Amino acid sequence: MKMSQIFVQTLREYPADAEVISHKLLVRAGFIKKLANGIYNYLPLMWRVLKKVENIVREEMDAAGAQELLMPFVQPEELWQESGRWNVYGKELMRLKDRHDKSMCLGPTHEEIITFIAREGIQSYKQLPVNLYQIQSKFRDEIRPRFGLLRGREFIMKDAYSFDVSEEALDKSYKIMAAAYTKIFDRCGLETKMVQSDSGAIGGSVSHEYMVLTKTDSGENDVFYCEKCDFAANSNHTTSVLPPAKTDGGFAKLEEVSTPNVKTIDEVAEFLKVEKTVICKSMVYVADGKPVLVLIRGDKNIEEIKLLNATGANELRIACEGEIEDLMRAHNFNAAAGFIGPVGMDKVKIIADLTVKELKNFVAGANKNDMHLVGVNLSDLSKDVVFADIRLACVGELCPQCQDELKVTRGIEVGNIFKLGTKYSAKMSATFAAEDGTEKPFIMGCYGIGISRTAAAAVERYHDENGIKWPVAIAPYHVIVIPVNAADEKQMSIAEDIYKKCLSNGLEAVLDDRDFRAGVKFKDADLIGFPYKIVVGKGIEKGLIEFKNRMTGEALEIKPEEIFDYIKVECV
RNA sequence: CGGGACGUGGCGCAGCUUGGUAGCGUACUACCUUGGGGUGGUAGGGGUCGCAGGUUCAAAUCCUGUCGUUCCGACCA
Repeated sequence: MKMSQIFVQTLREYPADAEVISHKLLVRAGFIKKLANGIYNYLPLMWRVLKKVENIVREEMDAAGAQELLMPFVQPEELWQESGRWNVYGKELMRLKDRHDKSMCLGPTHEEIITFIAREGIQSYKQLPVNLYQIQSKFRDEIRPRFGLLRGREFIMKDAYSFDVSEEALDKSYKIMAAAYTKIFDRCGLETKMVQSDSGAIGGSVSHEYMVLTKTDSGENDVFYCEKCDFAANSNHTTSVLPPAKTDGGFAKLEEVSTPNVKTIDEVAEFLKVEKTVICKSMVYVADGKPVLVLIRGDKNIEEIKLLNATGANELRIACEGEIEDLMRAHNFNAAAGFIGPVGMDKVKIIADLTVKELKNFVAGANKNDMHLVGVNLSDLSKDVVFADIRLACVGELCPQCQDELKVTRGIEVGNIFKLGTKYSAKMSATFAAEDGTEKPFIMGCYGIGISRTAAAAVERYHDENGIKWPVAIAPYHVIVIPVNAADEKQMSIAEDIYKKCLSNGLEAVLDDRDFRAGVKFKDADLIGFPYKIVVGKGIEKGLIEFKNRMTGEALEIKPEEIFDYIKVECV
């Protein structure tokens, strides 16, 4: 392809509305163009990248024995009623009506549809196992889309679904997918970590996420890992072991103390001269519309996903001021946030983190403004407390497997695998005849890869101040040939010659034939991120051209016929 | 959901306080110049100033509403 003919416009400046580097660079280098909030056009360069990621995914899925199909993007309400998710999925599910007023939705994921397909198409255990997948646009009406392709509303995803006769067979399918995923991201040139995770709205028992470790602070997830053993988990699923701490407040008896305008844990600890570890932090949440009092040791924080699971609710948020007032009024208390405590709260569900179990003679809000209680014990509460692990792990805590110190890093989730079990097959009556003649629901697994997010994660991971550094396997083109001086006939003709040789050697090459100064062409080449750059300049008088590797920075002067010794491209 | 900020050629912005011919940089077109990291110059084309009302002789500018974009937030960070 000639550079002058590629449909692309690079910008001199970053777009004003972009925050993360992958978003800024993809817009500035002319890969994407926003159409609406969280909805992007994939321009020709981007589409080439996405097709490469797709092809790697497709090849490895096929090699793992999965079969590709394509399901509809618009789905009928009925199936979602069957699975029970129509009323559970919330506003992220984009609902719409057709001309006959029939209720439909845009597919955010396809468990319902694939279960329908299996129900219709699989009658016998002899047809199992089977793994079906598709690569398609998904739509999730995110509360707050941002970060460009990293969290769009419309995005491209590969989703696969396995059907097995038993849990043991599912284990096998799951392991095959795990191995395929490792291979896929390897081939994309991305280092990933497989981590334990929460299974969220998709449901199921076991799940793992594949995280690209960005080596910077970008990425939406915190990943805790252990260098000594193989432990790694998303922060929303990390159970850590706490180092010893003082948990006895030492207050001899239960009494109220005046704490004027002392609200936060830090202020309380400072005012009463106690460790934060002997204060019980009390927060009011609203789970599916009902208030819940949540307790945790003062030096620790709530992990809301864990809390959500502990409540069994679908939706969880922290209470607003008015809701707190209502709750306090119901108990004939008058206290604002900062002075709330568990003593006397008998008309509300109380969920406490496991750290609270250890507390003795501790400090808590008195449910009166400007007052706290000291010397509180759990036996002073008038209502039973539900204990659960709802704590956000943090650095300094210990690995649950080997007690070594946990480390944390930021990661971008590019893939996940779930064991679904019979969650969908049971509800949707998707069964097969087992070997013993009985009807059994399918044992299912599901496996996703964010295609567009993977591409964005690659930019997030590999870039410098001049632009993108695409891994060769997913770069839009492999090599760009730049004649320094477009007016120099010798340079031009040799550049063209090299370009043609690249093409006939199976390389995806671009010739920068534009009548621009060298600097402009170099800047664009770096910005767009061609992995290999061949420069034909004055050196040609001595029979030499320049070769640069964008990823490694390697730069050499070589003879034109030597370039193929340096360009390593997989599956040419 | 709540709060703030911003909507002016493709992109980045000024102008608004104090109402009076719509500007700058970049990108684009043509010509000249230059030719190893976004050359320099001349001449052009492109915007009903998000939209709708209102005030006024006159509105990008003041007022009201609305839509969009964006950041932040929930006694934790």
